[in-house]
Amino acid sequence: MTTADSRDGRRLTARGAKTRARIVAAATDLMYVKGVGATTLDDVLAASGVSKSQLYHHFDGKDALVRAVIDHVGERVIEREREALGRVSTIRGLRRWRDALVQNNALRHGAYGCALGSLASEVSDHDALARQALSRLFTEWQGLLADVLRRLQDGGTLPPEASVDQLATGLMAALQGGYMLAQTARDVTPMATAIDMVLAHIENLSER
Amino acid sequence: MTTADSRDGRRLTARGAKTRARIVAAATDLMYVKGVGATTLDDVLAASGVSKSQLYHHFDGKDALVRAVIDHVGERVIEREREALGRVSTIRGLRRWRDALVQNNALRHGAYGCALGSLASEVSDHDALARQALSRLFTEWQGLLADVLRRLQDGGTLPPEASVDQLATGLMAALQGGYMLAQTARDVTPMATAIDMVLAHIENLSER
DNA sequence: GATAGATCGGACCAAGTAGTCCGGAAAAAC
DNA sequence: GTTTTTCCGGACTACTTGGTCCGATCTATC
Repeated sequence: MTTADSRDGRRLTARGAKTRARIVAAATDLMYVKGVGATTLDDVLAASGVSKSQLYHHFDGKDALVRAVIDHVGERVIEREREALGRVSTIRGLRRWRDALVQNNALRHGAYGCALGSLASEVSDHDALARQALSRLFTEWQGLLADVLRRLQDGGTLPPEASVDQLATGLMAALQGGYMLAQTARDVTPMATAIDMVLAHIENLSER
Repeated sequence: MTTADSRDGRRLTARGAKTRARIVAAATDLMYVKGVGATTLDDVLAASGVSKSQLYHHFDGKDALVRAVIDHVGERVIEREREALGRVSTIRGLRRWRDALVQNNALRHGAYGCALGSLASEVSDHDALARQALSRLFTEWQGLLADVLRRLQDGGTLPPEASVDQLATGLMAALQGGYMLAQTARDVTPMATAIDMVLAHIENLSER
């Protein structure tokens, strides 16, 4: 899966690549705090200090820009989670992962939710390509969680008959749902509670 | 908490009430399938067969209409859930509740998600009043779930030390997150899996 | 350094959108 | 039955927004 860094067969100079990156960065920030629909192209131009011709030089239109944003935040999130989860193999490690997410979200009183989740709910009934890209990203993220659970299983903490993939799905759902409830209530507590419950469930399975 | 059925001190004839209801009904449907941002006032007018002056006669503007839609779907959802959960006092009953939600969502391949959840993620960073209304609705819904768990507790199924409110929060988060994952993947499975996991957790707590 | 292609700023356009206004019909109030 | 208020259709406006276009400038390559 390669992101369309350069359109068609056109070459891309260092200067052009830099401009393109600035556009995506500005769009990412704006769409995160204002939402995709409320972010206009003029907003993006003003924030990135780039002219309109450049935006259309690098992207086919707003939909294409949104897809580039999805690729960009997807990459960042997966990178961050790979960093955070890559070596976790204990329930304590999962708890620390939880703490980091909760604290990070608490800084903004949960106001903006999960970067991927917000995009997903806003884009999925408008652009099929974007939806599929987000679906793949969720699957990848969930895979990282499943890997952790598998390591727990290999270490004997989690019994072999536990269905790791289903647990990962449940954890992911609780995380995303928690993000959303926190965003609506402007209070991270529900997010923390939801994750804690899944971790408690995993711990229960381990003690049996 | 009373919904603003009539603006200010103006009277509302039966005819006027009917027109108002038609507007809200059309807006509710459109915003559910197209999203709030993508639904224009002209869309609502065309779908309801009402003139623009009437829309502005009954509502201050789009934001006010959105709030009326939130009240409307909130009422419907709470009504439906009160119906579905009001007399549930066993885990089997909870399973049947789960089945109904999953089957209902499967009809549309999960394409539109939860009526309340979709509104929440689209509106919460734009209109504070709407966000608070949604927050209250989620709390009310969660209260219905907590009531069920309390009945489980009273019946001796769930131990007294189980924290019913936190379990209800976790269940709600899993439900909402499941809806979102299902919507993104166009597949209800993750929603079903997520709820099943919470129910399994509740069952585990009961067996200890 | 000449040439071709990439990059650039910004004016411009067409369509869509929220919101306003007014003359008249229906219905309630008395 | 008259008067007051609500209800109604739809034209109209002001503005935003996505998208186009063109002339000029930079940059890689030969």
